[in-house]
Amino acid sequence: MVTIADVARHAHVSISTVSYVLSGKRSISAETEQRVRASIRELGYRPNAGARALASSRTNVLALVMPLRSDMHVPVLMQFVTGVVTAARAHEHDVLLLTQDEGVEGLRRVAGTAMTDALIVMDIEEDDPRLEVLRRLPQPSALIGVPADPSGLACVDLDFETAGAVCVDHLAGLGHRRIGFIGAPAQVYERGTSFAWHTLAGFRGAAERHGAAAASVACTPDHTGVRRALAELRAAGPEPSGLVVHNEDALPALLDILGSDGVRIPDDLSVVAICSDQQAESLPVPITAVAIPAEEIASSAVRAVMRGLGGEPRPGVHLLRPRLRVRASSALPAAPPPARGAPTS
Amino acid sequence: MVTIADVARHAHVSISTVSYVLSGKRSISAETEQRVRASIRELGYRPNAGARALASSRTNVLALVMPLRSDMHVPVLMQFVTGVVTAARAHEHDVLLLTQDEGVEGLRRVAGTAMTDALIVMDIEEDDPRLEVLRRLPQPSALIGVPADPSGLACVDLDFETAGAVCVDHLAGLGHRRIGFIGAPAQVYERGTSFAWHTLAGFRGAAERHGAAAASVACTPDHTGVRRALAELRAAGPEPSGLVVHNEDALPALLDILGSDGVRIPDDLSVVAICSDQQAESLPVPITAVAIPAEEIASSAVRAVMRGLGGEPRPGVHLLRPRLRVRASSALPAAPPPARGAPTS
DNA sequence: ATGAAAGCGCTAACAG
DNA sequence: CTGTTAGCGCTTTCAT
Repeated sequence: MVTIADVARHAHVSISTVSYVLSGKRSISAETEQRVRASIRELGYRPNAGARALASSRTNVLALVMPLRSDMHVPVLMQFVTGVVTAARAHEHDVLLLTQDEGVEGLRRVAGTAMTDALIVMDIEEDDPRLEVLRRLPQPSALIGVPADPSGLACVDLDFETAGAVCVDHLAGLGHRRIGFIGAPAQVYERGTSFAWHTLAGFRGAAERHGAAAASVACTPDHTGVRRALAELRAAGPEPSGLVVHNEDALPALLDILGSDGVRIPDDLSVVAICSDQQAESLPVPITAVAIPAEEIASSAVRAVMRGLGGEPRPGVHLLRPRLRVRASSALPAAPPPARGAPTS
Repeated sequence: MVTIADVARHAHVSISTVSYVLSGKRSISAETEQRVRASIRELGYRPNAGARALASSRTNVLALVMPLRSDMHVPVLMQFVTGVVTAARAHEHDVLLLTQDEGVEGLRRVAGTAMTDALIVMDIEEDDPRLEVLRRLPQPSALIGVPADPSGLACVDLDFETAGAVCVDHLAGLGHRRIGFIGAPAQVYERGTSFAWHTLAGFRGAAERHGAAAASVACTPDHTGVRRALAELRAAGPEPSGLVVHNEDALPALLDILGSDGVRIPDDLSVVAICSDQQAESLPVPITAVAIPAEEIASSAVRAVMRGLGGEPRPGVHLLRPRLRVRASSALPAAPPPARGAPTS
């Protein structure tokens, strides 16, 4: 194994000079630097990570805690993970992957053994037991998701509340007055998953603002679940002319069922979703949707912890603005309600 | 920060005693051990990972190289990743996650800086440039997937060749004599992805053995791609009565299209797939399928590198036996061919 | 602009 | 059964 001492000897300089060439923390004469770099290349030297970590208290590793069974669509989860890895690499960091099931102890372990410089935690629940641990850790951290009390923590997420509202705004703007919401499976809400509740809140608030009749149901992604959800929606009030779907996995079954029931999209029913662009565009009818900007969220979270490592912790909630992309699944309602008090044309 | 010296002082023993209590590498009197453990707990001591790595040349970390854009179904990829993390944790190891795009240099980096004790590489291509690097690395490694020349490497995978054959066997056993194969997108084959070719080879071999007419087509997972694939299949020969699908992502569109074309499954067409159980069971018709045992493969790969760390490198190819699960999508062909030379009943 | 040397916290001989 | 100590390879003062 080639050590820094080998390089120093080979380049006829001291060990510290080699170290400083690598870190750039003090000026080196051009000539010396050339010689050192040549030796490094020639010998194929790579600094030992453990020794570095021990001497500098910096590992250049950040930990990412990933859910085992996700409340979100798995491909989107994957995008978060690869997004974090890619962003971390751009900051000269590697990523240590932990799973949710290690819980609080997992955080304590990697932080306490100094395996990591910082932590990023996904799939945050409203009242997550890990929050208190993160607040007390010496390492900076960032959450992907926003808990009930984000004080003292850096959080990044899509603004799901606005996302829910934007979907309603779009439908209401087209003239829809009866709007249904098809959400995640019931357990997701029971668990207090933050983004699910925020979306629902945004949906309800916007529906109220627009004076639209709104009903919402939970939904499992299989055919049976979707049928049940649609039935519940009908039972809850007047037949909706527009649907907001916050359940990416249920979309294929939903379109399948509507199709075989003879419901045409968007002629008979408009559908707006919160889902990946990929999903929105691979379905039989391209779906008007707010996408989840996973890469952006991931890189923003990495930036947050990097700032923390740089000494400017700046906790706070950073919400990304939702962007609705209009596709073929939304249009004017079949029988637009008479314009009340509108100027006659 | 609490160090081993603090613990030693607190327990009135030497540093080495604390170290040995933790490692169990020499016998300690029960009384001393109790005292040391009590001090560890009381002080909340956690050994510093960097110091450990430096002194012992063991990081207790293994690197996992994950594809960025996978040839496989993303949820299955995810299962591999979580499977590796879970198995690694069971062996007291953490997982450093790298992405494919770091290529050969990524392997050299984590291995050369001694960040990791071992490596697991996914999504291996027939002639992967990383293989030569892995063979030369001092750290043990395991591949998930089997390249053209696996010599000197530990490889784990489902036996895709047999999987392809098993699907044909099942259909042929039911009496099907015209069998189509719907595969992955064309680029997957062009790229030389090993499991795709192996499956196809198994399919072809078995069809030949059974004397069945067989045609195969590549397929993208969208509706257009599936329609095109079906058309190609028809153009290639007689209308198949059975289909083997090795493209999990295309299954929903396939069933959708067949459904709207009035093709009933399994009455008019039997469908057998190689896909996750989850997918097989969430479609409108439960699909007879060979599942990819991702967790098993992952834990087998972890076991392989752990053996390597234990000094018994044992390279070689370990193929898991495919298991076909019969569901509703396969049945006797509509018009069974007359039994030639079979005893009349 | 460069060098010498004191640690960083731990493991594992070596010595009883 | 336990203690002493020499490194592991690097970063970072402190000197010059």
